[in-house]
Amino acid sequence: MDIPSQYNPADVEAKWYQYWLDNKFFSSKPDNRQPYTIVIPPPNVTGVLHMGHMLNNTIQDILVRRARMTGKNACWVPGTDHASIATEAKVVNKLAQQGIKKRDLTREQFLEHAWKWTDEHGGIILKQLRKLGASCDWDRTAFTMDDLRSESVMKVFVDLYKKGLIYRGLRMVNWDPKAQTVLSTEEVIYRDEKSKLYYLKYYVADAAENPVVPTNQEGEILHKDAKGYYAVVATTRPETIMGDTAMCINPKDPKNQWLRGHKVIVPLVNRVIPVIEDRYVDIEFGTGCLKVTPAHDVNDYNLGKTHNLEIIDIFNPDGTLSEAAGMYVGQDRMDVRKQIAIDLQSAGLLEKIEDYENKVGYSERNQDTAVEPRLCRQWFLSMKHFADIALPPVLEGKIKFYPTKYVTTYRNWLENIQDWCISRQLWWGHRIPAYFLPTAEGEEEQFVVALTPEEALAEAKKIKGYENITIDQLSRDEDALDTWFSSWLWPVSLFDGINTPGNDEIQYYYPTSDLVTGPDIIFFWVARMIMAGEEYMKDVPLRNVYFTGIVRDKIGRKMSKSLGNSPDPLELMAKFGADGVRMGMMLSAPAGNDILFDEALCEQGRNFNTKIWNALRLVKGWEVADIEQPEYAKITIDWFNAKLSATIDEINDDFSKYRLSVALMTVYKLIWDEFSAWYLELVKPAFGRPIDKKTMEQTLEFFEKLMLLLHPFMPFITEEIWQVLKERKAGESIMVSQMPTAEYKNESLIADFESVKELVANVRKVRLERNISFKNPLELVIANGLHNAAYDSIIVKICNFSSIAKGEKDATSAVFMVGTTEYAIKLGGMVNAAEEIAKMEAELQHLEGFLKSVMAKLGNEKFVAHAKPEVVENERKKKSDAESKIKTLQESIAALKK
RNA sequence: GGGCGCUUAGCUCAGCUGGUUCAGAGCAUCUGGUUUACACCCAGAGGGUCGGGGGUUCGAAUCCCUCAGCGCCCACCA
Repeated sequence: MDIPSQYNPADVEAKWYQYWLDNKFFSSKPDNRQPYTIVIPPPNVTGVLHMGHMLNNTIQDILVRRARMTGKNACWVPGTDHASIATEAKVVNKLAQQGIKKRDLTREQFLEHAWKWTDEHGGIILKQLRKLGASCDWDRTAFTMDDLRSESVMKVFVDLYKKGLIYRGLRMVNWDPKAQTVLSTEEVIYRDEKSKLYYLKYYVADAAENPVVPTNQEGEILHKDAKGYYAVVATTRPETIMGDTAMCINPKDPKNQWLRGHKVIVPLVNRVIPVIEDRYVDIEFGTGCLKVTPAHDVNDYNLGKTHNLEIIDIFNPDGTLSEAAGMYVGQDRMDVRKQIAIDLQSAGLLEKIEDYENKVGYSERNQDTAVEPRLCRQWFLSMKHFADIALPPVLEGKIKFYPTKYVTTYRNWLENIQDWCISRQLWWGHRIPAYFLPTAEGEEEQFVVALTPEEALAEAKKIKGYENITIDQLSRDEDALDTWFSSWLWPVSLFDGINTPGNDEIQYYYPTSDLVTGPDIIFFWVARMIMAGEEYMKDVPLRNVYFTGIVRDKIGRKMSKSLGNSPDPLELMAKFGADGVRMGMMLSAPAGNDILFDEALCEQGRNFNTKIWNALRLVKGWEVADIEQPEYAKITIDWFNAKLSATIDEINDDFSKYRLSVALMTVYKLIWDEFSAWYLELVKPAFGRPIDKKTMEQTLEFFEKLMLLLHPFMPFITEEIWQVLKERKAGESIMVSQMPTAEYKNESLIADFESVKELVANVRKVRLERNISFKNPLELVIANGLHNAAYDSIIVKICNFSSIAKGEKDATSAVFMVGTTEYAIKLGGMVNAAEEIAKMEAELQHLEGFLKSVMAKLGNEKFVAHAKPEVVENERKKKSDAESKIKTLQESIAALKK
């Protein structure tokens, strides 16, 4: 068989992926096997593959492939998320480029554009995942807005409404002026920002009636100028003064007592507002005077409620000033902030401006527009009930988090949970199934919630006064639901567990096994899936959550388009092969830690491919003959068998703890060091000579097992090699083969072999130091101590010894010790006695120091009394070994000095 | 302000419930090597007072306290 000298990933990877698809190896149907299920964290439907996806999906594929090879019915369900805000924003942008404004379109027209966009760009990311080797069951590909998922969402909304868990309420919510929709508290991210603190003068309106004059300790009158008495308010948002309806002081604040019961004048606006008192105000902050703008700040809103203040909403939905502001109408709030500072200054109403650092909220999806608190009527999901059902499974370990530290994060969130604002003023998404009834101006709104207009009508007729309502009098809510209100059902809805509860698929595949995702969506998604799972399946949606880190560049910066430090995954795969990139991702990806991605790691992955490929070329190049199996081969095979089993145990252990990068490193070392550097070198026939049949067969078997172990990490090259190692039938594949198990335990053999390796390394060192070519045979002398002759055949082969025999070392020998055995290699005139003595004396000195510390330990009565017996015993052995080594060394030194 | 986590070789990280011959790996580095699978390679070597200080213990990288630095999450101080 002809094997190309160069491994070409591009051809091989495309070929085998198609083969797997053709043979439907990714497909899963319920059967008698144990199920293993992963649902993909659905990427944005119009998204493009980035390094985060590469990491996340590589891990999922490793887990799925391994499950498949350990006898489980593995099912990895792919799909995409409609990502309402993100996708709608993309469509709006695209339309804007064509000169079309969203507001000029009807809902239907807009949705037509959105679907067109989705059809054009949708699913690209799933295609890209195939390049990576992802073994998803593509026939199951779902979309959060496809028919089954949409129906599930509607049913859940109606159900939760009926259960009284969804309600409509007027609340202070987070408003994104750019997307012009509300956001949930989780969607707002706060950033430290360098801003200004403006100190504004609020003149007292009724100073004449004021008997209390503000003075300092020296009796000087304060807060007074030509225009009268004034209070100073520190604010970061001077543009909101048009919405001020009170000034607030702390009743216990001595320095502001003089303001009690007075009225002050809002600067520029000239509206008179009362001074109210509330302990909420921090006496230490600023001047202790707070301007209260109930429409535009959560705290102010609460103050407003307590003190019955008027609410003046001065902003339009797009963040410009509204008519209600009375000034700066139509200008953007950020421009107004700059302008009003100038205007206040020139009116003498600005005392000073200080630099200040505060937190400003931004939309998670749109990080250049600050979120505005806004009072609106929205739909909410009340969360207390869900927190109650979602907390126990995680605390009790029914669901395990890797790493475990996220359990605390999860708990803290659930214990302080707020109601979830689920409505969005968007069109791209699941339209809320609520229908408003006609009401007179000023009357409280009336609505019904139902799956269909007909059902809604039936419901509406039950309401007093609406007995004769007709269907066209009902107007459906224009709002859509938060994207996460569909993704939280994902593990259930993918198997249609909402629409057809108890169906075969949901019974078989639910709960899913592992979830692989980033910690950034623990609240958005993970927690809420647990809630929905418990609510609708009365069981957890998943057993294990593997939190990946963030992929950063090699100097630790987040990857971003603007930094240009994010490599294109497709280019990487073209350069290093998908297997190489997968390995590159995994080499530095312990769970939960951020990974510092470096192309050099992909290079290492590619090099590993080449290494394996060359091993294949070597083995397949051997000519097999009917000759006797050499002794060295028998021993080597026995050893590798033991080593292989021991390593399989290690790998299994690593997987059970989700230490995937450690497992990969273990396989890597097994293949590169143990198999290539030791096993193959040892069984390799002399140049031009054939190999015996038994050894060849055994070698191919080992090779195959190694490929099986590696397959989850590097699916393509392992398939290619697996197919070449032996004759395979059509339709056979490594990916549906069984993982090898640990069958042969022999720890002493492995330990013996380590001593052999040590001996060999010593010999190689002797050759290197003296510049003696491997071709020159050497004599090995056992000068002192025990030598296990069982391994002589392999030692002779790999060291090129002409003899191994007990004997005396002399002044012409290079001497070294392995354990307590002393070996010598006769070198004739090649030895510098002085150097040898110096080396041995250094060793001797070190040993004596070591012995001293052991003796001190053993001489300590408390140690002997308290330490475990085996520990003490061990120290005694250390002592005797050291003593014996010292004796040997001393003799050697004496002999050399003669 | 509260909580969590991290700090071990040049880099990235292992090191489980404290105890095998002076703390390990991969990469990088250095030395030597190429007719005989592989320079995307082989052989060998060097490199750490386990962030600082204190304590518990016969014994601590490992447990406790404290300080410093870094990171993340949460929180309505304008």
